[in-house]
Amino acid sequence: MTAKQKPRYQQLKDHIITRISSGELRPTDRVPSENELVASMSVSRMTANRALRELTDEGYVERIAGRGTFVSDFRSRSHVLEVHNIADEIERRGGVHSCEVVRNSRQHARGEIARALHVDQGVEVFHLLLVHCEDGTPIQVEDRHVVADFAPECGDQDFHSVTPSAYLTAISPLQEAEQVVRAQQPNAAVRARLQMAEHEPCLVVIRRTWSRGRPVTFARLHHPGSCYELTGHYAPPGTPKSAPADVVQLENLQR
Amino acid sequence: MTAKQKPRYQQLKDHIITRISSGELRPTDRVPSENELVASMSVSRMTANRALRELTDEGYVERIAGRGTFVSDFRSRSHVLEVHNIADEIERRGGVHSCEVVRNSRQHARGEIARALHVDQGVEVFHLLLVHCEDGTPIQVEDRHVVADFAPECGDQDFHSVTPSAYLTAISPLQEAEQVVRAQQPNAAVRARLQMAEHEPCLVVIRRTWSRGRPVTFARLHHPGSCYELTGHYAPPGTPKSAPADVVQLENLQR
DNA sequence: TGGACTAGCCTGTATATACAACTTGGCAGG
DNA sequence: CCTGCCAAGTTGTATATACAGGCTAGTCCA
Repeated sequence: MTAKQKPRYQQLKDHIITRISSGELRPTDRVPSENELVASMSVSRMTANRALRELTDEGYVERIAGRGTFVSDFRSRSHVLEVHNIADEIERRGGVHSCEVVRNSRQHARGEIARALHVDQGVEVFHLLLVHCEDGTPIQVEDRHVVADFAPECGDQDFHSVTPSAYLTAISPLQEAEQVVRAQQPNAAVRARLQMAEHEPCLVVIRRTWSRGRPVTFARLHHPGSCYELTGHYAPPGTPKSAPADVVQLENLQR
Repeated sequence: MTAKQKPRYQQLKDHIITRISSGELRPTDRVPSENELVASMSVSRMTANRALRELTDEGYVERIAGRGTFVSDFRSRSHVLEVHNIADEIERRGGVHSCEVVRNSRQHARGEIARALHVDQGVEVFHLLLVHCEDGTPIQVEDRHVVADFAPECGDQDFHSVTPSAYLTAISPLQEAEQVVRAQQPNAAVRARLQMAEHEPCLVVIRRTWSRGRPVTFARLHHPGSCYELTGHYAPPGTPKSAPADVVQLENLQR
């Protein structure tokens, strides 16, 4: 059965997405203008306009009247993906971020790590272990594995100034993320690093992200339950926010 | 300063959204066709098409070639909003959902509840307290307040078969949601209801939802950390999922 | 030298028109 | 009465055209 021909605006979108995903077009690069697409792809300007407009809505590109169309800096999409950078988060709250690098080593993926990253046993990965602090108080233990192929310079990075999350989104477009959130008792090592009281629970975020169709990194983030929470605000696009940043603060109830 | 005239497709969208939000157009109702909008609103068909197409992308309406355009059943949007119904969730896993209704009473909003729901002290609300079970094991304590105005029949509902979440999305379009996730030690009452071991943490979800621009309900959901987790998969629209439902299962590491 | 202006490109919007594909209901013929 | 077909209405797509408004670079003039 011959697949029905896709509409032309969709072909155009696919074509541009491919060029972005392959790395041929990188963030801030200029995308062909509507008129250039009219000439090179033999479509009408309205069709080119629709393709570029939808790519804008989907976050792939940004358009500036009078200047042109440019590949999005994927870092700015992190909000949509609800994937936050701990350093930005702290800064937004007005705190000071600091960070201790406990480990930054190259090793061979085994077991769970290999499965999570969809690589064979023994493939090289970087293993990072960082403790992030807000105003000197430890707030996150970041235990992260990165496929070495994707970030060969990882071992030379100074993660005190640029977090691994920021580094990774800078060198490769973040396309997909998967996240699991749990409440868990920390083990002794994590509890010590976070200076947590006995029996205080951890909020654990386990996150994998993909770039160019392959898993790039697998991170486990432990936070002290007493001073960290995840927030989210969901609204259909185009809706003016009813209550921006109006997060509920609560007493203990249900006694 | 006179606000710049909005583009006509946006005026059209606003007009239709208003009719939906006000309740004049209800889910499954037919929205005027493109040609009807051409006649009644004095726009070209392409402009009407753009307005309806964008409303489709934003989830307000659904379109069927040959039949027409219809107001979305907002229940189908709950996935996008990442707001899950515990009963559906359990059923999807193949489990059996049951539920004990501990309380369903009408009372006056005070303090935290009044603030969260943006109503004055003393305004009437329903207070629900339910324990949800999967295969007989308690998995969620739902402590929910609902503005009585919005759901006057709330007191008569039998929440054994239809969860409050399902009931509320059925009677009013869910437009906006805010969510906070925490890891917390449960108090004695919650721990008893969830049959949790001592020192086992809770995954707590605090959620407010809006309908027609006003807060409708405020819920605190406690789950045993040992048997409940939140998952999410984020991808830009139009991306084929690299690894659908490929959630990482993990051993304990970091010893 | 420096400032104002303009030509040329870009996006954003709006319209008129056209054809394809789908759905429904009614009608004609068996 | 039933079946098959067609007409009308609907969405989906594509094109050509037009004008408004933003941005930039280069030119011209004082």
